[in-house]
Amino acid sequence: MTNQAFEAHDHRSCIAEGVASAAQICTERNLQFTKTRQRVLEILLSEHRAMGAYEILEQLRAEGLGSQPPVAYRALEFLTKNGFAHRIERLNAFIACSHLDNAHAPVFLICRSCDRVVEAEADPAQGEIGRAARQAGFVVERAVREAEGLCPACAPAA
Amino acid sequence: MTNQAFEAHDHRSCIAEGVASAAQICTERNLQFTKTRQRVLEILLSEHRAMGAYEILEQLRAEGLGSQPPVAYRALEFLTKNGFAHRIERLNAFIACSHLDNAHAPVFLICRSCDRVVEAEADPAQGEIGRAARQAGFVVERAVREAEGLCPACAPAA
DNA sequence: AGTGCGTATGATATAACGTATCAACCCCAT
DNA sequence: ATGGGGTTGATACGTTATATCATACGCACT
Ligand SMILES: [Zn+2]
Ligand SMILES: [Zn+2]
Ligand SMILES: [Zn+2]
Ligand SMILES: [Zn+2]
Repeated sequence: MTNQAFEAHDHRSCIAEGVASAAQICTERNLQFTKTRQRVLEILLSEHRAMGAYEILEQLRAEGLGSQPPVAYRALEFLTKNGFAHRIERLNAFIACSHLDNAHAPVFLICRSCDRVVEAEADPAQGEIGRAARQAGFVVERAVREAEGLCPACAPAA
Repeated sequence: MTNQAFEAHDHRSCIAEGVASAAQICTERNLQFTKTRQRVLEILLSEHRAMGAYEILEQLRAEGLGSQPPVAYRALEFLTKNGFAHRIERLNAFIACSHLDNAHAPVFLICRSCDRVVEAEADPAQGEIGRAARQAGFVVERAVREAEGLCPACAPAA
């Protein structure tokens, strides 16, 4: 999957499946999948890239779903807290989760040329952060792992 | 070193040595270690924690070294570009490098309780990001690796 | 029905972070 | 000396994020 992730793909199913999964999970966990929250997830899924909060807010505003920053930030907080979306620290932006099914610790690959972002998974206990934390006696609660560079499509051009 | 990094330590030498190393490196590389740049590095070294650009700017302003955001951002850009300081994406903040001697790919451990930040080192080719990138055919130019959690001093209290 | 509680929204303002731009200045090398 | 590169000063602006207070709604308990 990861090695296909930068490739084009049929995208309608992304949105439909993503929203359906999220809705089901919300039901299971007694979370309120409100209109705004769902719409923000749909926007993230349909753009299929990292989006800034104000970019999302613009769409919401155009649809009459809210016009003030907290509207977007509240929805995004809900989505990220519950694993439906992730925050990309490097970009101050948000992206829909592409592994909604399972609990996971994402790694992001960010192409600086085409701006596409791919989400991979990796055990945080393994790898550099886990090792450094164990050495320091540090308890990791959240790991940010983001690589910036060139995707397979953009690397040859450079 | 890493396992001592959260511990108290004599701190005057941190500042003196850090500035001296940076000055020497600048000489070697024909970089201009101007007053503002040096002072910002000193501030970062003396606070020994991640600081926001505006927090640094406040100090500069108090000392008559500049009062507008670009002053701080320029100095920080110089320091980060040349490896004397690092940007912590998770905090939108900056910290003096604690491994000035060698080229390195830092990993940061950020305590959410006491706000201390420790810099460890690790080969980026190893570990999760490198693996994910190779699988995806992605060329990594910069890797952000930041763990948020509790340091050894704060973990027991929690 | 009435009360209290928790969650979600609405709305305004402000904080925090970061950049664009342009003119002035300084150093120093051709 | 002069011209170009890097540095600085200064103003303005753009972007991202949060604080705060008020309101609405569903739900449980009495
Ligand atoms: Zn898709
Ligand atoms: Zn690309
Ligand atoms: Zn120190
Ligand atoms: Zn701590």
